[in-house]
Amino acid sequence: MASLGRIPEATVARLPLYLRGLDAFPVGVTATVSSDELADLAGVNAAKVRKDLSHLGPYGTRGVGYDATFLRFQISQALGVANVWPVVVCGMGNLGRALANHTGFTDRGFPVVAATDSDPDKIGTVVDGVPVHAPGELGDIVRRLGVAIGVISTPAEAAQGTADALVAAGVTSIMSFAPTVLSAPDEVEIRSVDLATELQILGFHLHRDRIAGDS
Amino acid sequence: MASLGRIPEATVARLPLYLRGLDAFPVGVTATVSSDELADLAGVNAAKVRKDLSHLGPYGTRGVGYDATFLRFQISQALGVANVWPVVVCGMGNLGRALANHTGFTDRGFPVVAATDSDPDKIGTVVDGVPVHAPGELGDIVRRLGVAIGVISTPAEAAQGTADALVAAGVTSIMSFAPTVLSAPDEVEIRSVDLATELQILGFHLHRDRIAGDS
DNA sequence: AGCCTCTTGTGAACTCATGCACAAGGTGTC
DNA sequence: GACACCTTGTGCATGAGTTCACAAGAGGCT
Repeated sequence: MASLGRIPEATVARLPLYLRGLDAFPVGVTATVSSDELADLAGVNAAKVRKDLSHLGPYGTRGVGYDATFLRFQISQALGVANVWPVVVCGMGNLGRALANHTGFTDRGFPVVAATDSDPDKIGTVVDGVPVHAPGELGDIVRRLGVAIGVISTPAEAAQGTADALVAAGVTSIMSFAPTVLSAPDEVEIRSVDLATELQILGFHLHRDRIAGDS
Repeated sequence: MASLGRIPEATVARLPLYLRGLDAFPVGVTATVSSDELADLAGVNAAKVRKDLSHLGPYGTRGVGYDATFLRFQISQALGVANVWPVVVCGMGNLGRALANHTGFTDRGFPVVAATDSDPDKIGTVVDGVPVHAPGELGDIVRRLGVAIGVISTPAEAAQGTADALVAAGVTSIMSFAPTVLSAPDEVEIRSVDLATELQILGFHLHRDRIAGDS
């Protein structure tokens, strides 16, 4: 049951939410949390919580619940939160700068150790403690700083080239904000966050509701 | 088949990708696109494209493909892209500023018409053409400017209060970047984008691969 | 000890989504 | 007009994910 490879993808996507929910319980204090409470904290339902956690192991106590501290440890273990994965931000426009400065990254084990940008005025500067390099140095940066994750916040046109450079440097995890499809070898994991797409989905529902409201 | 309420959620989430893929075809020029080509452009497989598009109607021609212009029109129609949905950005930190300045929003029918922030130094200023107001004015802003979508880019602590204010003002669509669970009435659609969570999912796979690599 | 109460862990039904495979139905050529 | 060639639209099988419902077990009370 505790085999990492066997955890369903949908469950993996929720584990961080549970971990965040457990922040409501102070460390060092013994406390139990029921699937019902955790469901509220994570914004899902209790059945899902129990099934998800059962994939990690039988860590609950029937009639009581889960030990908050122990559960936090087990989820952290499964997610590999103890590891620190250095991040490089490619493209220091408005969004890139916001990401580089985002404290939520470093706090959770994803320090932004470097950035790249094609603007000569930015290259060589240090923005919020993050040194900005030329795109051509990407391979060198990755190797030297042990970068594990690449964030693409370039314009759409430059995104594929940046992805290729990251892959060539050995990066196998990419988070992209560019509104375009990226191609990469199968072993490279790409998570694409397209803000305009998200808004269009919201727009669809607004549109549908407006139609339904007419008659 | 063309009933909007009957389009599966998974399909709705892909329609914006198809629309984006169709940008590869210039307007005014008659061109046909096959499900295979569109699949490449959108980063999915051809079977999915055909099934998705079949939910809109039989707009393709067997043996030929889809007329690019007509298809773009039909998808736009289904998504309600012709509508303009004004957006208010709540929280003008690094991320909020980046979002307010994001051209991809206005270009696609989501103009950022106003922002709010609790910092007195920011209230009353205009950032990138977007006027910044006090959070208390949110209700007034929504009514006066016809805001349809609220973007929450406040710190986690302020997120629920902001969501409540948006809902009270009649906003039924929210995109949140705050790392917390938001509660709202069922009729309010909330899309939550948690960047740290996304990174943790990437981290899980890195972690798993590292373990698998050992022995 | 026996009983009652509580909550987990899980089998099973169900819904939703994906992918295959091919008939249906167009176009173009000879 | 007949035939060969394409590509759509879809029935069906498979798989993933969700939800229900309840037995199994743990703790506490009398």
